[in-house]
Amino acid sequence: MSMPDPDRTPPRRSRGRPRGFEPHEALDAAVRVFWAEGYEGASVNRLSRGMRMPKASLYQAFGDKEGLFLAAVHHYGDTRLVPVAQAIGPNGSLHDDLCAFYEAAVRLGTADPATPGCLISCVLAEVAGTNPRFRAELGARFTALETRLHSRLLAGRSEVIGDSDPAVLAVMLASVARGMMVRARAGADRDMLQAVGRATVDLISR
Amino acid sequence: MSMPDPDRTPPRRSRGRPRGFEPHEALDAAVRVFWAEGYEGASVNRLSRGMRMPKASLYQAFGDKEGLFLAAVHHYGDTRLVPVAQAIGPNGSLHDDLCAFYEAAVRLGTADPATPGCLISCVLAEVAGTNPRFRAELGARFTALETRLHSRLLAGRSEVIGDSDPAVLAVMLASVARGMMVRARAGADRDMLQAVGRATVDLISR
DNA sequence: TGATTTTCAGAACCTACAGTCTGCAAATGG
DNA sequence: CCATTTGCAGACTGTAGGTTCTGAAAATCA
Repeated sequence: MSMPDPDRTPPRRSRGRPRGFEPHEALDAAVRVFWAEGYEGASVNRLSRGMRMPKASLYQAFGDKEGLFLAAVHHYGDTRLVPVAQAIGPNGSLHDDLCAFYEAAVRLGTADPATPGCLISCVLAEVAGTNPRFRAELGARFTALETRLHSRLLAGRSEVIGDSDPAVLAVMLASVARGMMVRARAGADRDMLQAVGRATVDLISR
Repeated sequence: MSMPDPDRTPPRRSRGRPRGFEPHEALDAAVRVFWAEGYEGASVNRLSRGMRMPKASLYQAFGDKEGLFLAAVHHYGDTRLVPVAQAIGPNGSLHDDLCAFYEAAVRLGTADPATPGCLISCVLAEVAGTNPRFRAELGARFTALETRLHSRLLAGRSEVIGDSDPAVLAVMLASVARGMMVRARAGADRDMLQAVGRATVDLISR
């Protein structure tokens, strides 16, 4: 919980023995381990090793495994998802922005064969089945993307083909993205997924 | 592995003590437990209790937990997915068939709050991250749905709006379905998801 | 230097897990 | 009625899980 902000280095070294791990890289490693192996599949020992962070420090920083996972999800959002969401814009035309969005999403889901798909749609979604905290987190993240897409559609409503409800269209566009992420988990051809993204955009704009 | 066929009752009771569980219901219970709690989240003791099947019989029938999970996935496919796939038809117009497909999918993913989403897209997808057997199973199931949708699009190609590649369109339609299932895992409004299905169909046909 | 603070390494703890074994129960066949 | 077959309940096993603890290590401060 009290993981020091990796961006703001303290002006003067604090007292006590200095830590031997990099907070930012540690969280990033946790993201990769959870992403590849799932929540239950990733043991704390495995995480501790991957993060190069002693178990004692890990528990002091995050409380428990659940806290670590939630922190990893946030880090994943900040480092992986924010760029994808930013592609939505508005940056250029609606068509171009949505293409950029899908392109970024597909790249994310197929970048590393060790971490296929999306941490949110594939891993968080599974454990959301019974854990209410995880389910709330999942719902919030899903709603946030849909809201963002909805705003973008409203901003470019003149470029939308047809007369579908923009709110429904937003959920549909988000569903395509998530479906592609899940598809990538089984090892899908990246070019095929990119084509799916373009085809989707072509259906609703231009 | 040697689970007796629940459909073909043996003509004469075999020797030995008769089993005290219903094979069909046992597998169905396993489906629900895995569906709700995930693969790692469902312990064998929990499964044994839910299935009303002694652990010894369970191991004799399925070998190990992995075998039980795969059997549950197959049972889920036979009992839950086959009807959804059959809705694709061809039964009526392309538009109506696809609407029926999404309607059945959404009903499946939102029928029971204890088992939100889809066993394949939410649970099998997670464990497919590291387990090659599970990943192969996931890939096969995904490809099967896409192939079926592709065939349906080819059969009704005159009803398709636009000039998208039917193969790409098929993957896109499947992605929407999977994305909606994952969305349902966070507890989505059923009517909203139904609207998403209709909107998707309206984009490509009519 | 010594007191203090923080981190670290790894042992220790208890629980829960997947999987096995043993002995009894309940049926059939002769 | 006894042998045989099959299934069952639950104890058992060994391992791995998450979490805590202890004492040493490494830094600062006075």
